[in-house]
Amino acid sequence: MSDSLVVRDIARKAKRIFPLMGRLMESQMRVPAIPMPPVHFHVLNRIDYQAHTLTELADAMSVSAASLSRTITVLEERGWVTRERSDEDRRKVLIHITPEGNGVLAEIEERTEEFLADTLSTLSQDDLTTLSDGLDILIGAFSNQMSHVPSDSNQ
Amino acid sequence: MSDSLVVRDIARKAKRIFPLMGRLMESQMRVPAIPMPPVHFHVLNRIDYQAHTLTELADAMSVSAASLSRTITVLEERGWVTRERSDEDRRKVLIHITPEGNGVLAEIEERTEEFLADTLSTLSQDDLTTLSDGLDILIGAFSNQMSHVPSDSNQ
DNA sequence: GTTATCTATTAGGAGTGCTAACTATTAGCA
DNA sequence: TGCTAATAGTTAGCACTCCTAATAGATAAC
Repeated sequence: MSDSLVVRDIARKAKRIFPLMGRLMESQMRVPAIPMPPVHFHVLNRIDYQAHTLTELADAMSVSAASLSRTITVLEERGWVTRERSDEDRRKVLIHITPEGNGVLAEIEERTEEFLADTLSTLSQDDLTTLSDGLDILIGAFSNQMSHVPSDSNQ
Repeated sequence: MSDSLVVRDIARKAKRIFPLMGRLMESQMRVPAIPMPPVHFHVLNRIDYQAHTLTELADAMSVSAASLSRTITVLEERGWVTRERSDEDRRKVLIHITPEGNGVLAEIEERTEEFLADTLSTLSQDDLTTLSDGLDILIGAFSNQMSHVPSDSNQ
């Protein structure tokens, strides 16, 4: 455990910064035009490229299936997702995104990206490179926990 | 704007990863023993070293003062924070952390740190260094938006 | 001194988080 | 085959956050 101290230091650093970054991102989702609870965004983001069952989504959100079921109902009422009973296993329900859901997702992503770009634009080229490398490592390390996260080509 | 494309790429990457990391962190706070809504943690974290006014906290959480006032009431009932009318400006209310609040905060931080360390321990020493550097740059870049975040010496 | 501004609180409505209880469907096994 | 689990999803009730609008008190500005 000679290097475990270093891991611990970085974990401490990450523990401080991530919740704040997450909160900062969420504040971008809660703007006047489309005031969206974080979980709505995460669900849309998750099903953007592929339908998921309710349980899969609940697991991914670290939330009970009961909670998510109601959330999906609200999302359905907004016209952003649809439910479809699976033919292979009729117990399962697949959640699909609609074109409208895709639209609001894209808007939020654009706004969030702009906010981040604004702040990042003050960094030097060297710092940007380091940050980019760091983010890649982060994505690699936590890709198990978050399964989706399209590995590169986004929209 | 020759390098603005690079900034945009990194912003896109960050936009994908941060909400997920935030969500992952939050799931660490919602474990059986002390099931704590994210905002409770963020408030305690914020006032850990210094009392803040309600408005300051609300701004930091990107939440209305009205919402936070009620949240503080709950936190007060739990015995984790106290309210104190400011003597300099009697409109203001200072929110202090209590030893009990400090205790639950420490527990959550420890648990979160362990979770992160677990995942990070699979990384190579080189990757850890790069990640560490990236996190430093991140903290530097966003330190304005999040004001607190003790620059180094944590507990 | 009046008026405007700032700080915090309360109240009502929407929505999420939980657990517990319930309905379907599928799987396992005598 | 037929009974018994196990799995997937829903509903209901409670706690709590989020919002906006309305209110009270304290300070600032004139």
